[in-house]
Amino acid sequence: MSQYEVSTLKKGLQILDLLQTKRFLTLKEISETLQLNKTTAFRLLHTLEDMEYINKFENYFELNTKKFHSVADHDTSIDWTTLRSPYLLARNTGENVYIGTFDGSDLVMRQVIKPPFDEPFTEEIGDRSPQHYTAIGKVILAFSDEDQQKEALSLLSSTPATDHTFVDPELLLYHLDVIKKQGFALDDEERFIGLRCLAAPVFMDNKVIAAVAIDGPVERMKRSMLRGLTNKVITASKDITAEINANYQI
Amino acid sequence: MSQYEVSTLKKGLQILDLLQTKRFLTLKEISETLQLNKTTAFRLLHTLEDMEYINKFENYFELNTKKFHSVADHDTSIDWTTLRSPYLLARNTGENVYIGTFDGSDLVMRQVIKPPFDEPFTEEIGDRSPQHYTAIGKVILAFSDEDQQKEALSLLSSTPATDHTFVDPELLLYHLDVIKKQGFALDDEERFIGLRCLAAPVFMDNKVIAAVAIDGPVERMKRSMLRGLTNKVITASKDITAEINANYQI
DNA sequence: CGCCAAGTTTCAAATAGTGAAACGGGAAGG
DNA sequence: CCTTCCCGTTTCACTATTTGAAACTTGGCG
Repeated sequence: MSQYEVSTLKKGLQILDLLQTKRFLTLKEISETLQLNKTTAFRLLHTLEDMEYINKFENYFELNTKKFHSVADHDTSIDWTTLRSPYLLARNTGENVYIGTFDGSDLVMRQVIKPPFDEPFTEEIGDRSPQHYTAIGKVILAFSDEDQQKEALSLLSSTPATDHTFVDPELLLYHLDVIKKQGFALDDEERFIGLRCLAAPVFMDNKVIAAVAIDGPVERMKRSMLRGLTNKVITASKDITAEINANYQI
Repeated sequence: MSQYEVSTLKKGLQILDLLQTKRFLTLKEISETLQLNKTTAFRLLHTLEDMEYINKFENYFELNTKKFHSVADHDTSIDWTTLRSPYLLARNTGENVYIGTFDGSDLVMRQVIKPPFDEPFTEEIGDRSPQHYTAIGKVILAFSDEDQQKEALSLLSSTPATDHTFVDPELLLYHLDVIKKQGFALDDEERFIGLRCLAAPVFMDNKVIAAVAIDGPVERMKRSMLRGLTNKVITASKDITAEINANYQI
């Protein structure tokens, strides 16, 4: 401990440091991580909020990005790892969350969230797979324009067939039509036995640009739970769309 | 005063707030501005520095931009208003400081610093004038390649002559040659009667991209002081070049 | 409906923060 | 070159703030 150290200020700054690595945390999580009394943590958070260094929403605390980044720093390249809504989806469902976008003929993971759902799971961000391979890819295709769908079909014949993969273009188009009508895609053990995946589209300027998905083992994602989980994924896809359109206007 | 407020943390955050508007300040300036005891300010600054929210250099304190901006946030568009060296030049000389760059046929002010030399003087940033009109423009031209010099000369005949302005292309070229040899440009009451201006070039990748200048009334910038001031401007131009090349690598 | 956990409020005790005074160093002026 | 002044740093004693336990409130889950 330095001779001139002000330990109260140091504790406050330690909270700021922590929130620079975790997207948002509860009072309890912060007090436990930093080994602070919960009343102490409560007061420090209250002061950080008053001074606009952090925001409180629901019972979570997050950094105030306006304080930490210039207002003029508007960047149209979306930072998928800092969006709040996917982390909320992960905490609300207890399942892994993914966001993918197309890049050429590939589907690219832009965000992956796994327990404890407070920071990006960077090991899988950037991973690539064929577009039509997963629920994420299919939901983006379902909401894409016809040209993009045709292009995807033309790629189909050149991609090796694998287990549980659509290879019939007519069947794929039919499936995409169903996905578009119902507003989401469900992989019911199609990619991996024992694993379910639910995906919904994310829009910008009325164009689909990404999809958000959760996955989990069939033991947790029982058929009886699918309706509730589907609603949560669709709500999250709308929240993400709103968050992007609020923060990334051109 | 809020019921749960932690006043010690608040004071520390007020220092951070202040340093978000002033490029750097002394202990005395901070304690006076925030009406803190200098010993209190001393301890708070010490803790902010230990926690890497601020840096201390010479007897100044500045925000640690690494803490406040993502490391990945590398932007090749130079933010002239946040460079440290021009503010140091202003404080060391007590004179106004300017940085200008060319934009087409114009000279544009990218940074202007006036008393109390702690934040940009935004009223004049963005101002435009013909390239060859000032010491800044001339020093950039002097270090530019021949194509750019020829283009400037071709513009000369289309610009109305004004007081104290070179209009003879041969004379201008001769003058540019002198500037290049001595490494700086001096306006000795050429733009305005009673005002002197010293400018030196700023480089990136061995190309001149800007010039830094000071100006002041002849009462303060006496002939006998010009050598010392010239050295300070040249040193600053090198410091700015180094700062840019350190922070804005492509 | 009851229980549990997290967040919030209150109060008393303890500790850290505070500020004055003194010291040291550097710069400026005579 | 010496003296003075100012800013930053160090020290010490006092005070005000911080702290944490206990109690209360609220919401969610079984």
